[in-house]
Amino acid sequence: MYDFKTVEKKWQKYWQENNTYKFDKDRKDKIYQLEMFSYPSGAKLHMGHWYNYAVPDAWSRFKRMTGYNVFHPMGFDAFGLPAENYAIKTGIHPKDSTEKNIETMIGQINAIGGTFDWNNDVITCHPEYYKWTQWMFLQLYKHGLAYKKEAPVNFCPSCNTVLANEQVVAGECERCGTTVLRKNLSQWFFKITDYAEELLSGLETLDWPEKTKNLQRNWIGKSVGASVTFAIKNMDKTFEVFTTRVDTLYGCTYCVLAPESPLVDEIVTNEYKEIVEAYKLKTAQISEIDRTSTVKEKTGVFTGAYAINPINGHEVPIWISDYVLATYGTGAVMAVPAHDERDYEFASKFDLEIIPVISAKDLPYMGNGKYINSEQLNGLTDREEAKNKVIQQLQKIGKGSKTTTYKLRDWLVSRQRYWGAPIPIIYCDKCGVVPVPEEDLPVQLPYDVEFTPDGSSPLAKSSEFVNCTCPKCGQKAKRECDTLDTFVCSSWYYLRYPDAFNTEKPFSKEVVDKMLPVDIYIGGVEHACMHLLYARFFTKALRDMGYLSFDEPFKKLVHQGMILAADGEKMSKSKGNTVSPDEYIEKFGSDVLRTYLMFAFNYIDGGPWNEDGVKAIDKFLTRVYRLVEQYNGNEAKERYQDIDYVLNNTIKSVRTDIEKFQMNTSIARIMEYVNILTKYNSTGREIPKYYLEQLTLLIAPFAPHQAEEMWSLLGHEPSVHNQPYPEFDETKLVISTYEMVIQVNGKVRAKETMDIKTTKEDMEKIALANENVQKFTAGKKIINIVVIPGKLVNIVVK
RNA sequence: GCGGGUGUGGCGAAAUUGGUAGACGCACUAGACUUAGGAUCUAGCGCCUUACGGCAUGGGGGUUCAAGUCCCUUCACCCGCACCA
Repeated sequence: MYDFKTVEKKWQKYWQENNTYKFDKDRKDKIYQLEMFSYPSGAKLHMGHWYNYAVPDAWSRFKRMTGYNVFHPMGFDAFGLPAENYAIKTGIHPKDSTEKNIETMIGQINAIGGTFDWNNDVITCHPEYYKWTQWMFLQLYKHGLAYKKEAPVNFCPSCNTVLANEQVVAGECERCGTTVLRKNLSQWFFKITDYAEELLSGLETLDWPEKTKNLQRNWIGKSVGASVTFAIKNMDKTFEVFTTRVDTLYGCTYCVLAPESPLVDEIVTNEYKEIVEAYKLKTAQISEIDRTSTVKEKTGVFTGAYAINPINGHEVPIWISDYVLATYGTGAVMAVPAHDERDYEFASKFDLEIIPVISAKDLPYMGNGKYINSEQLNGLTDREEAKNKVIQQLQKIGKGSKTTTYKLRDWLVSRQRYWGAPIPIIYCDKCGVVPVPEEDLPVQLPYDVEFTPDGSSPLAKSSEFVNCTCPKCGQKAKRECDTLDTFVCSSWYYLRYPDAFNTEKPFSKEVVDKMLPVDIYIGGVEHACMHLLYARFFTKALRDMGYLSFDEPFKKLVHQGMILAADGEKMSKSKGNTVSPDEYIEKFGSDVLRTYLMFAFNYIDGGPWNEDGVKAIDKFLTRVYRLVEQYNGNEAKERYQDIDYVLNNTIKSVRTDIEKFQMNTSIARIMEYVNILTKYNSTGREIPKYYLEQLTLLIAPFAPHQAEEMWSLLGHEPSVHNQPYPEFDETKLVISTYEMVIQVNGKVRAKETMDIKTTKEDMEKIALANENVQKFTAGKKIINIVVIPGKLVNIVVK
C-alpha cells in the first residue's frame, strides 16, 4: 500500500538534507528559471500559486535530467497595500502579519516538493533588501531619471486620505461612500519615457508570446505626428499641441485644453472664471476611462481666450473639455471638426465653426481626398505630402516640427503610505532636495508608527523619522515621508537572487553578467504592461549606468492561465467557491495535485476546477505505482517491438511537449505507455525491469516523490532526479506500413493498409480499384487525382 | 471607450501548422470478477439514422482537390487600462 503522506515527507526531507537541488555556481551549463515571486497578502498559498509553481517545476526537473544546471530561486514581494489595510482593520502590524504569512507560505511551497533553492534570501521588506531598492532610487536620481512633479491622486475628503484605484468604487470611497476627488500632490516619477523607443524596439529580440508583445507595444503607444505652437491672443504666451493630422491644420477652428492644464488659470478671462472653475471641479470627479469614452456626451466650457493658428493667423476660441487628457501629448489639442469624429461631435454641440479642408460628401470625413481651403495645399491628394509641406512651413517660421509621442507616461513611484521602502531624500531649507548619502542607507522604516488614515503620510507623524540633519550643511532638515511603489522592489529582484547576500553592493556585476538574463520567466499576463515593462526599464537604465552588460532581463516568457472555481467563475472568498491546495495535499498528496494541474488544462489557458479530474489522476498514479510494486525480479533482456514503439514514441513526444510547456500532452503520452504495459501485464506476463525503469524516469518530473519511491523499489540508490532523462531511438519508430486514406471529392470513402514504399502511381491505382471508391466514382468523370505520398489520395469527380 | 484574447462531443482537452477532427482523460452504457467496491479489468461511446449514409470545430460567406487551421463578415463570452500586485 502506497502511503503518500509518509513517502512525500520522507523524500522532501531527503532532498533537503542532501541539498539535491542546490545550484552549482561553478558549472557552466546554467539555466536561470524564475517564477514571479508571491505577494504574502492573504496568509495562504492559493491554487493560482500552486499552478504557477508546481507546473513549471516539471520543466525545471526535466531540464536538470537533460543535463542542465538549473538555478531556481524563490522569494517574496512583501511590501504593499493589503498588509497596511489589514493592519488598519485589525491592529496587527504589517511587519508582523507579513512575517507570519511568509513563514506559512514557505511551508506550503515546500509541500509542492519543488526544486526551489532557498539559499537566496530575497524578501523585499527586509532592510538588507530595501537598502538596495533605495540605492536604485538614488542611482536613477543621480542620472536624471527620477524627478518630482505635481500629479493627481484619488482623495477622499471625508477620510482625509489618499486612495488606491482599488479603493475607489464607482467614484466613491469604499470605506465611507464619499465622492472621491482628484487632487494634485508633488510626487516622485521615474523617467521611463526616456526609454520608450528602446522598450518598443527591444521587443523584437524577445522570445515572448506575441500577444504580450502587442500589449506592450500598445501600452507604449508610439504615434508619429507633429507639434504645432499656437500663440494666445493679446498675451505673451504660447502653447503646443500634438497632432497626427497636421495636414488638416487649415481646418482648425478651435483648440481644447485639458481642464487640469496649468495654462487654463492663466488665460481664462474674468467673465468665464466661474464656469471654468466649476467645470474643473466636475472633471476632478470623473475617472479617466469614463472621460475618454466616445459614447459619453461631450462636455466643455469656453475660457474666453483665443489662440492664433500659426499657419494662417486665424483666431480660434480656446475651450476646455474632459476628453483632452493632461497626461497624453501636450495636454492640448487643435480641433478640426470636419475631419475628426470627437471634434465634430463637440463642435456640433457647441455650435462651433466647421471648415472642411478635404473635399468630402459627408462630415466628419477621415479618409483621403483633395485638399481645399488650404492655400498652398489646395489640389494635393497625397496626405504625406500635405503633412510634409505644412511641417516645412511651420519649421520655417519656428512654429512647429515633426514629433513622436508615446502614450506611455512616466512612472509615478510616490505612495502616501507606510508599508513600503522609504524614499531616500532629505529636504533642507538651505540646500533644497538632498539625496541621502549611500553610506547612510538604508533609511530604516520605523516600526512604531501611527498608520490609521488621517490626512498625512504615516511617516510624517513620526517625528523621530522626519527630523534629521542635512547631509550637506548639517542644519536641521526633514525626510521625504512617502514610500516607494512596490513595483520598484520587484523591478530588480531577479538581479539580487544570484548574489543575495552581498552586503557591499546590490549585486556583483561579474556574478550577474554570468547568470542573467533569466532564461525563462513564468507568471500571469496581468503583468504585461506594468511589472514586465518596469523591469525592462530598470535593466536598461542600470546597463546605461554601467552596472550590467545585457539589454533585456527576461529572454523567454511563459504565462500561466487562471484556475477558476468549479462553477467557471473566478475563485473568491466572498463567493465561497475557492478550493485550497492544502485540502488536496491532505487528501491526495502533492504528486496527484501537481499532475492534475499539469494534465487537466492547457497551461496558458487554465480553466475550471474539476474534482473528478483529481480522482482520475489519483487512479492513474496508483496504476503506475502498482506496476512497479508487482515487479519481482524479471531482469530479462528481451525487448518487445510493440512496447518499444510506444515507449520511444512517448519519450520523443514528452521531450518536445515539455519543452513547449505542454505538460498535458506529455502526460497523455505517458498514459499510453502505461496502457500498453498494463495490457501486457494483464496477460499474466511479467514486465522486464527495463520498461519499469523507463517509466519511472519518464514520470519523475511530474510526480517526483512517487518516482523516487519507485526508483528505490526497483533497487536503485536515490536520487532518480539525478539520472539522465530517457533518450529515444529513432530506429524503433520506423514503421513499414501506413493507412492510406482514399477520398472522393474530399470525403473519406476508404482506407487501405499500404507499404511505406508504395509509389504514387501504385497508390493511385489501388485507390481507384477500391470497391467502395468505385461506388462513388461510377458513372462520373474523373477530373483530377491528388496523391500525397505516405498519406492520402483524393479523387475529384464530376 | 481603448487595447488584448477565447469559442472544437455531456465535460477537460488534442490535432505533426492546409491532408483521416476529437489523441489522452472524465462522465456515461454494457459485461467480467466478485468475502458488493465510490475497487479492478474488458468493450462501447460526436450528433442524426435499423442500415446505406448524412451532418458536425459559435453563426454566415469565400479561397482550395482538401479548411478547426487561410481571407471577409457577424455573434457571444473573458481579461487589462497606469495607486492591488
